[in-house]
Amino acid sequence: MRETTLKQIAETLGISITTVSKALKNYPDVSASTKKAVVELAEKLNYTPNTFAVNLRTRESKTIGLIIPEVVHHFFSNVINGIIAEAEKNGYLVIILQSNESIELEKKQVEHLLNKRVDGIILSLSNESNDDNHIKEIIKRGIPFVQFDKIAKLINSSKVIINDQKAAFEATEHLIKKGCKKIAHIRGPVNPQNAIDRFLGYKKALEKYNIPFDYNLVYTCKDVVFEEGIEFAKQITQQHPDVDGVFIITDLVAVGFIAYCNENNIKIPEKIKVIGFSNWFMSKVITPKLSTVDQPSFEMGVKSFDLLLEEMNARKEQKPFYPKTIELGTSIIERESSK
Amino acid sequence: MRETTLKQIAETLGISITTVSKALKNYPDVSASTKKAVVELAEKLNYTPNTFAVNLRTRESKTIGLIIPEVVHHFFSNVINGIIAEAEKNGYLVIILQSNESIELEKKQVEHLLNKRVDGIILSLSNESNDDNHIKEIIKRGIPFVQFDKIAKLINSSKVIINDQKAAFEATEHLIKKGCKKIAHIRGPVNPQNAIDRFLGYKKALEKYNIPFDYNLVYTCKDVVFEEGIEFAKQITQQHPDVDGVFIITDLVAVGFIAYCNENNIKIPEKIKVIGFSNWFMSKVITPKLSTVDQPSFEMGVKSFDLLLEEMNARKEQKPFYPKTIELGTSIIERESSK
DNA sequence: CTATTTACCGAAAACGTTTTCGATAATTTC
DNA sequence: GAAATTATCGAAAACGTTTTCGGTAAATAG
Repeated sequence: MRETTLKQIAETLGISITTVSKALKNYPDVSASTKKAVVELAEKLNYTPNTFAVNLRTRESKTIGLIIPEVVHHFFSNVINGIIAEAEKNGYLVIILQSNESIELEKKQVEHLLNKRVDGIILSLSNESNDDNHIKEIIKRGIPFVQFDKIAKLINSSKVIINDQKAAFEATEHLIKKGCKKIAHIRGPVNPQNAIDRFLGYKKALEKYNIPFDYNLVYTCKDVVFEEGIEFAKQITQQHPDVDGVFIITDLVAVGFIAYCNENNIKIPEKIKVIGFSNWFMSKVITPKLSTVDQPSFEMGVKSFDLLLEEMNARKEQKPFYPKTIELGTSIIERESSK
Repeated sequence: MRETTLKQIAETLGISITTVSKALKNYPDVSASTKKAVVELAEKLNYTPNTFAVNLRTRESKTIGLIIPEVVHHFFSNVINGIIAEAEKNGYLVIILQSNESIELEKKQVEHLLNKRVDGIILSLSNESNDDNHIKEIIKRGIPFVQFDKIAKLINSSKVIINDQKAAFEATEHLIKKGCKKIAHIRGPVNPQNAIDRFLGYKKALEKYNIPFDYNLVYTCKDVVFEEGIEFAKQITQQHPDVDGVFIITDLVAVGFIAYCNENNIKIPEKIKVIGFSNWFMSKVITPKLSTVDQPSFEMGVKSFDLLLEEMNARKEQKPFYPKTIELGTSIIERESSK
């Protein structure tokens, strides 16, 4: 028992496949009576067009690909949410792939999606990524493409980002205004643009307020995980007992930092003030509640899809498309850890 | 500039499309020399088969659909992770859709996937689901189908679950063994099977240890969110100040419960012991650390896909397939909140 | 040297849809 | 009543692949 096809409907009605197809798509050159007959029979037989055939014929699948470093990540799952919601609203489905923060896997996933012939690709770079060739391949093949969050700056594609440098500046400034005199920074890995930018923002804030910058106060994460927060908290408090403020690349690590301090009776915010980044859900449930930088993750997903859609539509209509960059706003959320 | 096709290769090589296709698929009836020529040219022209055409011809897309209530959920994102990983290992891609805990949307998403003609569907029911018709439709159409976590018990499909009743029994027993005499339960919504089972496990544990069951000590979540934890903590501590233990449907709500107690100076575990469910990441970063029931979420994803794959393969080979149910083990994780 | 096997190749159908371009019949216009 | 217009339909090509089934030429067997 196969699925119903146009042919079956045509044969039982004694008309041509062409007419059936046209009737269902409401072409003007089909009489009202046959239209009615076709639609009714289609309804009765539960006809739905064979997507595979439609894809082949129309050269599009109404499916896009999304590559992110990790699904299990509060920020990314929020972005996914935004992308899926917006995609669905516009009749698109989303295939999700992970790079697991590995450049090799990321390349493989891009290859996957190109072979699959998705209508467009949205991507956030892995921390390892320091090579552009797979990205260039997407552009070369003319596949609509949007980057978000962790981007390759030099690639000429649409982008949805926040101003990491500005946000980091404000976070650091926040600590300074709360009275911190010696501020450490736990930064992200060396490659990702946003880790670099946040570091620069931190540095600029120190400069503005005439606080000497000291490289020994900068600690670099490798995997950006909870455990690194614990480890660096230990190092910082032992090596620099006079540090009174820390700006940390992301909340997950900041939560590790706080966990260590809690266990070792180092008072936050009295002894050290802490501010994280990204406003993870857990930030408001730990003790003390973590101050952080709010990043509009859901909206980032929505905007990313919107830009992709614009490009896909332009492509279909053979119109030129000029990549756009959307910069979303951030805001400091003050909680107990920096009071 | 179109993508390379078999036809192009055939024409430049002066051979037939058939031979090119066979050469690339390593058929035995193609000479080594032409095989070599074809493969080399294909390589040079960056040939990849047109998925749309392959799908149409082979009647499969190597794509499966996944419907879950929420992506932004530690448990589900872990399951997604498992499914995507296992799917990819076996050459399948995954389209993800959310039901947002709405039965209407869930039905729509099922419809979506059926129209899209995915090779199989994996689903976890929304909390609202109390109607089977869309599920039955999947079965009726003969699409390979697996349910996990929140399942429709009566549907004859493969399932991957935990023994919620047993796990809840053990969680409650854990509290009893820690000395609790009056134990409240914050349960999930009325429909989902796992909320029912966990409630039954709680009740059974009380019975076994001769603790009278009191309906007034059972509180029912509607949305299963953080805020409900806060609200019920307030109600429980005010209405029943002698309650000394609480078993809570899931960690997210338990964290809310703890947050309220922390703010109102109600000591955990001294005054009230708390145990949650699912071992969310945040459970080990809050203060006090939350005892919980560990649920193998990643593995749940892997097993779900494995069962789906079995069914998809059986279907392709026209062999009969008998749905299986896999029950995964859980374990009590004792942390500070129940010490 | 004929008969049979083996090696290699290709024509053609099929998957199900969309769309172009004629064709016919019915209707209107003058 | 002939000419032009309109309404309605369908043949056929195309999208790119896979696979069946024959066919020819070369190699082997007797």
